[in-house]
Order: sequence, then structure tokens, then C-alpha cells
Amino acid sequence: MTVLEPEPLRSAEVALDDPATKRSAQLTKALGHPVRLAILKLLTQRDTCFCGDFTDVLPLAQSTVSQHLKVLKDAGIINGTSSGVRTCYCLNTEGVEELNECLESLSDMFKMTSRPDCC
Amino acid sequence: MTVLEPEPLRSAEVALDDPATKRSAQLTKALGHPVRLAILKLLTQRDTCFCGDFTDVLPLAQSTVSQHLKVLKDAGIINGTSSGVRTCYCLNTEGVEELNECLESLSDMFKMTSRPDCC
DNA sequence: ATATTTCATCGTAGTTTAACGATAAATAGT
DNA sequence: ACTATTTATCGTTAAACTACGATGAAATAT
Repeated sequence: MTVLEPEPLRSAEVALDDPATKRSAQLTKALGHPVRLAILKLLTQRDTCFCGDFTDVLPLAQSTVSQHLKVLKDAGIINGTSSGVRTCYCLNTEGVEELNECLESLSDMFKMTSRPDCC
Repeated sequence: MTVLEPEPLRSAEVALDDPATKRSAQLTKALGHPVRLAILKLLTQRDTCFCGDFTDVLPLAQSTVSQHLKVLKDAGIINGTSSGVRTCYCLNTEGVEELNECLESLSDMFKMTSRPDCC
């Protein structure tokens, strides 16, 4: 009978399964496109936008803009509610709070005890 | 002779051309994968890692890990210098500073005068 | 009733990403 | 001189992303 070797600690593998890590990745991924950043910026400036407001301002087809809006909505960062023939978009307060926490926690992670680059 | 209509302001279209917007998108996109977040976390914890340190800990092929490292390196977030047969990876101080500024500026953008979701 | 507007969705095409195994180059060990 | 180890890169595959035009549904206007 063989002696069982202790499993090595695999901290990062755990981090991969961590829901918080997955969520952070989803949120940052949703931010990771210039068009989506522009959409979000516009929403912080005007706080209410119809889909057409974005297409007026972005050099993209309406269907493309709609797709980007869907990405942001699926990530929980914005709301979209149809109001009559139009759809009203705005920031999702809860999602934005979560996003801010995510951004802050990432920022905290990178607060290094200033050391020179080792390589 | 027809009167020239004033061009509508197209602020977000400008934002798309903005290098800062593109850079923010590049940085957040680089963060937007669980494996890359795990790699970065490990680097903040151990401040020096060889490629093998990551592959020991991640449930991925060495070539895949190498690809993720390349993404982070191309984004300027980490350094990689070969030292002998191995390659030493660490955080890129300058890139991390830039990243922190990016994260903070995004966070600032979302600091809303708490209003209820309009839709 | 009909036409127009607004927008989501579908289908499609081209590009990029993410994963793998295989390989090659370079160093270190025997 | 070989052999091991380490790691970047290549080739490949499958999936996801980005963009577009076309279409259809729903509400509004004529």
C-alpha cells in the first residue's frame, strides 16, 4: 500500500473557481471595448438614453449598437426597458455599485509596496 | 443657396477616437479573463514568478498559460525577461500605475449622484 | 387602415480568442 | 557530448466577438 502524497496547494486554481473572480472577469470584459466605454460614458452624462441616441452618436449600424447594449445589460451594468416604441436605457445602480467595488478591489490588489521591477 | 445646418454634436464619436478610451479598453480587456486575473493576483502575492510557477498552479497547458502571459505583457501590465532557461515575470510598475489610474477614472465616471434607476 | 418609426433579433462573414499538442531553441545538468 | 528542463512559438480547432443588412414586431402617426 502506497503512502498518499499530500496534494500541493493550488491557490490560483481555487481563485479560478471563485465566483468573485469570474464576476470580476465578466465585468472587466464588458468594459473592454471602446464602444461600450463610450456608451457608458454617455449614460453617466445623460442618465437616460434611447437606443437611437446612441446610434445618432456612434459610427455604427443600429444592430451593432444594440448588440453592445445587450452585452452591458447581460453583465448587469445597465437597464433597458421598452417604453412605447422605444427602449430606455440607463445605468443599473446595483450593477454599477458592484462594478465600483470590483474596480476598487482590483486597484487595491495592485497597490504595491513600491518596489522596482524585478525583471 | 441653402442655409447650412449646424452639425449635431457627436461627443461619443469623439470618445471613440480618444486614445485614452482605446487604452482603457485595452487594459480592461486584458483583465477580462479569470485566468489572467489569477495570474495577476499571484504576481501581487509573490512578486516574482517563472512561467512554470503559473503552470504548476493553473489547470491549463503550458502553451495556454504562455499565451495569457503574452496578453498581459502586450498590454504593458507585466514584464517578462528570460533569465537562463526560464523567464521571470513580474508586474510592470509603470503599467500598473496606468492601470490604477484607468480603474480610478472609470470609478469616478460611475460615481453617480445617487438617483433611482430610471428604467 | 396604412404607413412610419424604433428597436431586437436573425443570419452571415470575417476576425479574434482560447485551448491544445508538437516542436524548436536555449540553458543547465550529467 | 548528451540529456533534461524550460518556455516561446506554430499549427490547429472550436468558440466567441464584431460588424453588417434584412426582417419582423410593436407602437405611433397619418
